[in-house]
Amino acid sequence: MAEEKLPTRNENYSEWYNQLILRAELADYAPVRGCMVVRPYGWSLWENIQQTLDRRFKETGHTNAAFPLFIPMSFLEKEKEHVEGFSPELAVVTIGGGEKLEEPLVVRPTSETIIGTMYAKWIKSYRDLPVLINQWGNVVRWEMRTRLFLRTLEFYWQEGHTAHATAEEAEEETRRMLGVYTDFAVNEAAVPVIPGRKSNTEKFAGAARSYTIEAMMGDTRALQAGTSHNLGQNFAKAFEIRFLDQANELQYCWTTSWGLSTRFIGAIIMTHGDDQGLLLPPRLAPIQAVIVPICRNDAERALVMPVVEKVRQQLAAFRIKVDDRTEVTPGFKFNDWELRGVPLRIEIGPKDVEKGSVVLARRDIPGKEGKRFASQDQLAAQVGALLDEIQANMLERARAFRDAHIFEPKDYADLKDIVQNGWALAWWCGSAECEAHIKDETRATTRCIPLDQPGGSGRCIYCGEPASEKVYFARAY
RNA sequence: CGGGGUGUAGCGCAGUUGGUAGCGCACCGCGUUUGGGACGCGGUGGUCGGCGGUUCGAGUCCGCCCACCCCGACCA
Repeated sequence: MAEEKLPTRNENYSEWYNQLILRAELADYAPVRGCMVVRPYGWSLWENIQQTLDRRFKETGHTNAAFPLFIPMSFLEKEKEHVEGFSPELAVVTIGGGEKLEEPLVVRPTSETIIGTMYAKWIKSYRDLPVLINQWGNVVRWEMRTRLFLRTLEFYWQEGHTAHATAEEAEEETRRMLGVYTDFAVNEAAVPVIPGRKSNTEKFAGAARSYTIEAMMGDTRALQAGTSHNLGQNFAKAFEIRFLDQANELQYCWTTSWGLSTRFIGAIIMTHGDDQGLLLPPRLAPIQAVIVPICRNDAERALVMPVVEKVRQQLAAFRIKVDDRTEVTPGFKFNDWELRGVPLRIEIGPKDVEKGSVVLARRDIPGKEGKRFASQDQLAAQVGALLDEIQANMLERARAFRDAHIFEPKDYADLKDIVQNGWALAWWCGSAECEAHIKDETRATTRCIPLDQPGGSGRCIYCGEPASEKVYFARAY
């Protein structure tokens, strides 16, 4: 294959990230600037993310639907903050079928406006509420600087859009979905995110309140990994989403929207990857275990392959790949599958055939340490237990890394220092001025006001005024 | 949008004062190999990013354009 070694994370973190994606065949650069091709291995990972999220959406009462890719320009202009937030990054279609269009069409950057328009049409009565719809799709935002998965012109995501009769219900929904994202991140992806509220400057354009799950990457930078917005009545008023309540009075709805994108794949890569390559959480990995047969010649092959097949059948409940390539050596395959992040490797050679064993090699523990013999009997149970253990270990390790890089600054000088290589959890007065100063001086932004607050009060880390909440400051992607 | 860089085989690159387009990897064939990134031999593969100019002759010199990557400001 190409160059053998990946750059290490210490040498060049972003180069490590890019090359890892290309070499593991998660994605490739498309012929269009800023766009990516999600390759089958990467898409398969996304499908697993979709499945597990979609199940959670259904369990919380949502259904899927599909809205158009094109949105009339005038729709976006109806909500002031929204259009201000998004207009710099819109792709606009002005010609269709060779004719100049009467009204330009925006390629959706997000679908609040078109979905809001439809909700206005559909919702008449309190009996129609709540409306709980999710959409899986792609959106386009014309970003200046792009990076595979983290920020591409086109990306894939889901966007949930709901409408409610009361402010309380909308807030409850917003928080519920934040909880769904948190649960997904922690329990499926082993990414120990911190759920919290966005500051006013960081919130979604047009939202009353935005919530986020923030993840710490391997270089300690923060990544917004999913968001849930309480839109208040902003969009309902802009799009006339109204209903008659039980007292026969016309009321505006309270709406929410929430989304999680292919960016999350970037979060997985940068949370778990090491200098050997990718490490995928067993619950999401397209391949949970790879079987590598080891045989020197045809005679050994004839001996080993039937056992490989038998083992494969025993493990039918798992996502298994048999690497039966003959043109590369086992050593090559070991490195190859480690690069691709397969959590468990099963080696089967002549010695194993003789002893009725296999070798189980954990991806999360490199080298001999992670290797051990296992009996071919009860292999499914052993593999299941081991995958669970790997999943748990990955979460624990990521959490330990995160916690080791979170500090509570004593003063502003301390904060400046901390955000060079970690997150600072500090009292903040809530003013945009302090936030802006800190950003200018340190490049760190407020990531979130964690739901989990220490209580009490303190003094703003910047201005010293009274503060009632703590916030995370960090440099972010 | 500002700064930097690069365009030559699928990928990474070399190509001297202008003179028949080259190397490594990958790929194909044969043979030996195979429990931590094998090796030998033989092959396939090119509008040198584009357009124009100078010249007997341009990958190389000149001009214009395009694309992509990296670093900043902005963003999921």
